[in-house]
Amino acid sequence: MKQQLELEIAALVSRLFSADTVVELTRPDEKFGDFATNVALQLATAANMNPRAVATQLAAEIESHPAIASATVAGPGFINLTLTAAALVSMLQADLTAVNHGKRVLLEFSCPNAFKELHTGHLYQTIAGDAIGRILEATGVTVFRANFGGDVGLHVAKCLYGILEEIGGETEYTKIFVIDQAARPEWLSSQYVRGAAAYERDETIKAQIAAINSRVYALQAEQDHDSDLAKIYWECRDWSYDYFKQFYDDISVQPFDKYYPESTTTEAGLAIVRANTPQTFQESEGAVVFKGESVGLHTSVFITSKGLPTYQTKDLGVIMAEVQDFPYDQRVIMTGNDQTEYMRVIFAALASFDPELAAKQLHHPNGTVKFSSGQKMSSRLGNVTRAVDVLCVVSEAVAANDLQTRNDISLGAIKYSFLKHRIGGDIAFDLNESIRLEGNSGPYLQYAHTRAASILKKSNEVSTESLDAIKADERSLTRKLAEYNEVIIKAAEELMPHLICTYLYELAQAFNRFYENNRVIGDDRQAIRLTLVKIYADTLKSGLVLLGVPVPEEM
RNA sequence: GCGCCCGUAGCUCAGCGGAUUAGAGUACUUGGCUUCGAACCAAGGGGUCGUAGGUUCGAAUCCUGCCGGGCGCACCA
Repeated sequence: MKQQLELEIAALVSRLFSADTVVELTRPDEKFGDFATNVALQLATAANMNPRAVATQLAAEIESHPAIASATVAGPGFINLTLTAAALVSMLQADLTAVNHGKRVLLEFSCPNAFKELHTGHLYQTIAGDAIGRILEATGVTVFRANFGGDVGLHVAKCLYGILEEIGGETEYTKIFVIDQAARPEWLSSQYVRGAAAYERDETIKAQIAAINSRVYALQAEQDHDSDLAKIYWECRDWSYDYFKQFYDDISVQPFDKYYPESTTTEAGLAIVRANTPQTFQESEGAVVFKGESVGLHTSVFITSKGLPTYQTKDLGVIMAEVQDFPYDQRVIMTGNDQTEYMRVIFAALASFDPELAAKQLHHPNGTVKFSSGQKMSSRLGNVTRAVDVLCVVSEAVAANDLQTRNDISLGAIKYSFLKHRIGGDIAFDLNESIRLEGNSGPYLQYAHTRAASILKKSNEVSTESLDAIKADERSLTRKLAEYNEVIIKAAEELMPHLICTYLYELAQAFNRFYENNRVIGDDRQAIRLTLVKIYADTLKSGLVLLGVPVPEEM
């Protein structure tokens, strides 16, 4: 409806003023109407005419449109449009899967490193990525969820060093098998912290850890599962992946289609770097680097002087692996915004030998999760707020009779509190205060849904009669409901779940206001109102589902 | 030093391909449950949109300088 009107008004402008313009309808304050446009102002400026006169002439023509109840001129020359009830109601039903039908998007996010614990940053990005995936799917996109994480590299060597120190050497490897399953993630994390601290403290240890790093690459290359170090490595690696999968299940995100451990991407990465040396990459001080200065970036090491691939090379490797597994139209890679320039380097390098593939890459950076004090969390210093801690604290704060509801509410609170912020900026997070159950929160929306569901439970008498007879408060609610499709499409285009949060909150407020002043059951207009309540409950529910927020029937 | 991002109400944030009177939540003050679920609703105070200029009929939104904060810049991921 919106798009159709925009085109028709553009055609009208073309006919009346022989000018080509792109007409954009905005959603003005309700008292002005359902849509507004400032074409008259643009037009008048360009043609040096009186804007109000242009607007008046246009409005008169627009008013004869069958979907338009009134078109009025306001202020300097805005045209405010009010739709007929029938037109408004016609916007309520639509299948959005045609919007991006056939489009294939690879979405890479979450990406935790093996041998380390999940922290709040992972929790945030996983929730955001999950929501984006669901939103894209709602508009017809085929989404492939990829999880790329480090199972080789210096962080692994640091952790292994910590383990060896803890158990007393490689020969003592059997000691790790007695560690209780539930304690494994935390145990690994503490060994990492120990190793990382030792690395910073002592040059000798630094060299030892570097040696372990090389050995891990070697045992990967040789598929060594028998040496003592290999036994420790593979066992702990499995612990990590089990832990990740369990965690994703616990927070109810869609499962990943494929995990790409870094070890499986190094070969392809090295091959592609070598194949494009010296055209794209050059040798420098024993290392293989990409000189980004020519495109305004910095030089970046892809293969170290010791012959080991850096994250850059592994990243090229994963790009190659992914596009082979899932030929895509676009790859969306989510990372922290501190990697923005780094991703530019990767894309610039890729563009120099595969511009077509490079053009399909889209970096979607997110901000850092910070405490209210503004202090950044660093897993390197062991000063983590672990993801599980967040879940626990919120769950404890939720008073609910049964466990399932309590879980739904705390997950809803956490997810919504993250998602309502625009992706890109930092997220302020306070375990005690940031997650609220009132106001603009997940539980508010869940509660709003249960109220509507409760009405519907009392009467199934949903009318099939036309909604065209809506009036006053009913129209207000309908108007808000009619915005849903536009919001989902925009959120999918921009990869911005917060647009849906804002909308759903406004929708719930609109309903709560309606509900406060308008009797549904027992009223003369029961049939028509029940129909609205049904549409409202369905709309709210589908929106929450897109965010990954649970929708309990009762709470 | 170079580059990128960010400064909107006490706090946390929307709005930022210009446009009708800058919005929410929270906190504070007040009113509303014998009536479909009060985790709700209504009302009030609170902002020279960091700052100084520029473009424009019109700027929180676009451009420039400055101030303040964050991040990145060769063998880490």
